[in-house]
Amino acid sequence: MNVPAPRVTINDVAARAGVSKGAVSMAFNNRPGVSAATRERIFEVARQLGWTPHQTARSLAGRRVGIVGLAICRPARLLGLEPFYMEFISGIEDVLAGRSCSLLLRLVRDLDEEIALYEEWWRSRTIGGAILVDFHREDPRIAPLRALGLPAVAVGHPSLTGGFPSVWTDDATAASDAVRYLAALGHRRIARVGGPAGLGHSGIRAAAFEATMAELGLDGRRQVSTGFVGEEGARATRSLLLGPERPTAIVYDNDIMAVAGAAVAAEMGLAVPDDVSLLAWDDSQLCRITHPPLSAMSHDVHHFGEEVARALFEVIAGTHKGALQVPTPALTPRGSTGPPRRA
Amino acid sequence: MNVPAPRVTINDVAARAGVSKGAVSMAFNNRPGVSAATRERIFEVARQLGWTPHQTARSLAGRRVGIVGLAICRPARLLGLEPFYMEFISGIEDVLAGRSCSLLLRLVRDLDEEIALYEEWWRSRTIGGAILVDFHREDPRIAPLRALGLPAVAVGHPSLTGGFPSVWTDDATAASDAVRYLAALGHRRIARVGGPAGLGHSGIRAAAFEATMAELGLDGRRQVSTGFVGEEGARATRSLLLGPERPTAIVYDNDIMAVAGAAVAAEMGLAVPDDVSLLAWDDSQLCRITHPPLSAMSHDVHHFGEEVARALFEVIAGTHKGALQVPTPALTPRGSTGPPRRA
DNA sequence: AGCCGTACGTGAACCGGTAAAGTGCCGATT
DNA sequence: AATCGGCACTTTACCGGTTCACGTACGGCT
Repeated sequence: MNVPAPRVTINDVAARAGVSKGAVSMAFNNRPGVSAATRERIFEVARQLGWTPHQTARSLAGRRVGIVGLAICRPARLLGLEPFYMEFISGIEDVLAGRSCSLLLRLVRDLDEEIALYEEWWRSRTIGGAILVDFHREDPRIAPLRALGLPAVAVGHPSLTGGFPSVWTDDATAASDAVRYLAALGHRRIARVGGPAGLGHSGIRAAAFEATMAELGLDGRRQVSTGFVGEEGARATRSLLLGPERPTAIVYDNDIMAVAGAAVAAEMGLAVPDDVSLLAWDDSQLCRITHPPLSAMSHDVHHFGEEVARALFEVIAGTHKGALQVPTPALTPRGSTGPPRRA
Repeated sequence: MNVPAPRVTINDVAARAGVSKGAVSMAFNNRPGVSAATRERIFEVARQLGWTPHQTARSLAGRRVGIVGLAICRPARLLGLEPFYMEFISGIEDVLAGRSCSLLLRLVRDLDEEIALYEEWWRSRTIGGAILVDFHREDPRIAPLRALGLPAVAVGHPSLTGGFPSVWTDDATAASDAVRYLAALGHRRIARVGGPAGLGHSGIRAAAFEATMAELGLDGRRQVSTGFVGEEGARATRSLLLGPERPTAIVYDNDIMAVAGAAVAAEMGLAVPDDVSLLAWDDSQLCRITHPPLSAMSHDVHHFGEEVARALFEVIAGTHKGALQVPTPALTPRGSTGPPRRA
């Protein structure tokens, strides 16, 4: 990409302000070595000339990169992202913007591609750090990315993230809370529509679900794994509702599958929540636009993103403490959960 | 952000391959001046050393930037993006990745912030070009961004984009098609839930809607403007369905509002499509997971994104021809549209 | 007066590449 | 035999900042 315009550089500013470019640099990085008066004059000249430090040159000289990489792995080409990610990204952005950094986003098709991308980004010094999401059990990214020495923050339970500094939310407790809530309403046949079996947080929720069900003396085997896509949520719901001993409540692993589940219930002529209660995860606007609105295990995803970004800066600065927990998703009851019809 | 690892540079590769760094540079930019044998040796050494050209240095020296900026303007903090954008972005990414370029994404709160961001990005040479979306009538971004000289591609009808090279889809024809389709089914009271009044493509659709309705001898004044958010789509639908002379069909400006509209119909006990037909715009997985599934004016948003990215490269190369039209959204009938109950 | 410490700046050496001009060699042309 | 063009590199000058060793002037202390 060619740059057409005549550039104004630090030299122009320095010349016009009657100082050396070193002085301009110091002024713009607010560090000692220039008097307040000179500093002010430099700023004034820069403003007049419309000069902003050249990010690229700055990165090169300062060996720092103001760009953070985020690769999201989506299997299919046309898939689109869950609302979760958009809020998550907007949280990250908020923090990055405050430090004049930017987010480099890429959708990849599989983990190998993701690994290759991070290697490329890091080796070519395109990014200064990365945010790793969607950890799997025995995640194949861990070894190669650690070897790379890429500063990164992992989103996920420390048990999954293979030593990467992590930010996580207590999915086990939340899943348990969800089950207890439904049980307290009188439900005994509770099902769960989860994400892919290998995916870490889905696994954690699945285990917690089963454990809590057992603890309550209930059968915790009504669990289905899906690919997080709406259609699969619909299919899973359909098979659960058509199966023997129909569940009276279903917990979903995200909101889009819950919406799809609500549609399936409607299609089957089942009333929500009388015939079946539905509980979503990752509360987004989707949950509020269905009828009835979906109860959800909601957490502040925006804030989650902010914390992740902050953690990454700490990692880069070498001051991160290991793992950071953000608040556990809390139940937000809306119209889609209630006591079963004849409890 | 500090770089911890000891870096391997072009000099190391050059030394180890027994050539000058100029030769390495030529080899890696595949240009003439090095023999096939030497070239091969250089590649081999680079591979052994795990060297990739330093993007930052390359940008600085070559005065080219491999990063494309995209700012999306969302009013509220927690809003999240429509599915449209995610597909659009994935289309852009596909093309960028093929040229080792990346997308810099930022969510901004208003157009002034967007203008400031682009100025900052361009002046600091963070980006080599930009993609401009969501044009308004008399868009305030046009003048300042043109003055900047920032290479950019606008997404929107040429009448809106103020001379920026643009990629657009024929919303007027599509809106007209939608009306004709519903009218052919027997609908006479057709309403439309559009985006913000000032937004260019909403305006175009609104005008085409009204014109086509008039042409068919129908009343085209049942139009509501919203902010594209689900809740607002729900509110608009409610007011339409509760108003006098209830419409028998509603066209929405995106899919999330249509989903919300479907929920409102359910909430009011209206059957879809018997009591009211619903037609979405921007077909995403959301349209397939409701019950009944939503008919939509669908276009290949992924492909749209690809074309936009390609156009941007042409603009940067100085070879763009002005405006590029991508296929008109086509009606995809599903379960949410049908003849009115007693036509 | 002589010495020192400090605040303010300067100048040059990088950072890791690219690009354009320069060099040496070789076969072909005149 | 002298000239020339072209290839295959090498050399050198940047790109636009940051960093740091090194002046310089000034005030305070003895």
